[in-house]
Amino acid sequence: MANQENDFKKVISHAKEYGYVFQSSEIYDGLSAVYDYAQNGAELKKNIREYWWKAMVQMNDNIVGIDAAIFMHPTTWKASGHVDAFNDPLIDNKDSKKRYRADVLVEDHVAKIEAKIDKEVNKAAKRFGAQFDKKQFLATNNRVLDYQEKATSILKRLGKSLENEDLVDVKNLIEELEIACPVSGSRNWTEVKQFNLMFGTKLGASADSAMDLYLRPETAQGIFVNFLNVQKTGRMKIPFGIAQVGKAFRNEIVARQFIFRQREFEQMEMQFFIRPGSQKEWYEKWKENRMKWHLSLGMGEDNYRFHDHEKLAHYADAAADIEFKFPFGFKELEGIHSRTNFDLGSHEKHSGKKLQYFDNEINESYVPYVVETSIGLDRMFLAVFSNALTEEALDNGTTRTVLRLPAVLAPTKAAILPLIKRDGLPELAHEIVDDLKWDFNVIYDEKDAVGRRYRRQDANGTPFCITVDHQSLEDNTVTLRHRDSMEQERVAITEVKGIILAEVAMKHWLQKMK
RNA sequence: GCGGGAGUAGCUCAGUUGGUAGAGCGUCAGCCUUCCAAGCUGAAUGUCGCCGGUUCGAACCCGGUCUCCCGCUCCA
Repeated sequence: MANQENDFKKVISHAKEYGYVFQSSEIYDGLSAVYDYAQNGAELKKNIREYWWKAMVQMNDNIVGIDAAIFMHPTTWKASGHVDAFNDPLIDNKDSKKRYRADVLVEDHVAKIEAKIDKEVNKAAKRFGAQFDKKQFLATNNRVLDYQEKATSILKRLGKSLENEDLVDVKNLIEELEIACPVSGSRNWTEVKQFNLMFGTKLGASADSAMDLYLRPETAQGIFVNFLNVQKTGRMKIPFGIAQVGKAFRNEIVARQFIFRQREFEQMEMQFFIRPGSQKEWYEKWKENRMKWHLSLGMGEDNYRFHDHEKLAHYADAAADIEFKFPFGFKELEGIHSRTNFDLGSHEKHSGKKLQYFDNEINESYVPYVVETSIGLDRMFLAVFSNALTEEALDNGTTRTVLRLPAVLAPTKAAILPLIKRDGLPELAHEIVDDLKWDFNVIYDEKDAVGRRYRRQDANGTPFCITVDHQSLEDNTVTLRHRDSMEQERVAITEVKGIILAEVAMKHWLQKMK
């Protein structure tokens, strides 16, 4: 564990030192759980985004991409369930320092009462044997009726208090029921506090005419509300998908682990619309497809695993995560959810507009079912970056720090280095730079011994170094050095572009998905 | 939010009983002209996280605050 912690610290400081990730507003002591992508980080992130977009949109003729606004009509979040689900009343036990959802505490208490009813039923069933009529027993037994009334009245009161946001009454309820903390056993509670995971803001300049808005807590709803628009204007036929990359915002109580959980983050997701009943099949297909995408980057099969959800969110009938082995353990990187017709159905209800599709093949209109793939771009960034950072022991007893980024994602594809900075070598090197920069991000470096420059590029993840020496002036060849193997080859300057292209082209990497 | 640890140069970290800040690496300029870091010369860089208090004097003691890492909880 200590080792893991250490590795993670190295990842964070390397990310800063080499211009990948800075803390937001650092000169003002930073802002909690908000980060900026720096000159190299922005390139890496852009490349990941593009690699995803190509795989999902460009390569699938039945998937199109959109870019919906971050602001959405407030009713969207009622329909999506976020107004309810992202509103947690929390309470702390002062002795155990544990935090609970107040409503869950009460519900657990009710569950205990219900367990007592079951006990009575079992006892009676034993006593009466075959003649036992459960229905009648439940309806007539005084003790059972007592329990039942108690349970329903508690739940009723809880529901009412939550609806009215009467948190004082929720606290009172917990005290009246004498609910104790499962850990400390004490009833020493704090006040109930409301935590809203959605960021609120205002639309409209003057306070009295302003409208309460939320920054979207997920990007998916921008797709659902546009479902019909896209289907009609794009002449899409089911099954089809809508993809999107964009920012989402969550006011996490605890946001931590560097860029793993931020308050502002970027999602890459695709909603796939299908015929009801086919969700199992598509769910499995997308699980497999998304895993292939990850594996195509060659970051090690052992670093991925599926995690099937036991407890499902309010919108899903099946859900799995693709987990990645981060420096702090296996954690969720991507989610694949079978969202049923929950979202479209709910938007139908709240908007009063039909969100249906007429299926020619079966001559029927229906609200499509949805299978979603949703990956955190920042998490993918962290996965790629942390996995790439290695300290390599060399034969000569030294170590080198090398960022083994998949070449397709590397911010800089090649560094052009004159062996020495005179005799016309810099001039030729600049010529090569000027030629290659039409196709790739390349940089020029003439400072320090060439070996040191190689190491500098290794630490930055640059897959190729091109060295110009005196022989280059005579025969127009250069030394091409590979980052991972440190091997060198002598190639004609005219061949360089093709060699680099072969190793960094998205096409070649995406073809590994098959 | 609670508990634990931490914050000194770009990075990693020293800093004695309180006396006014250092190293290594990195960066920059120059020398050397070398195909795998650590050759030579020189230079820049710090409100010691921030605010307040104690003191003749605070990086160090006290209070507050911000931020980061770890655990509890949730998620992409």
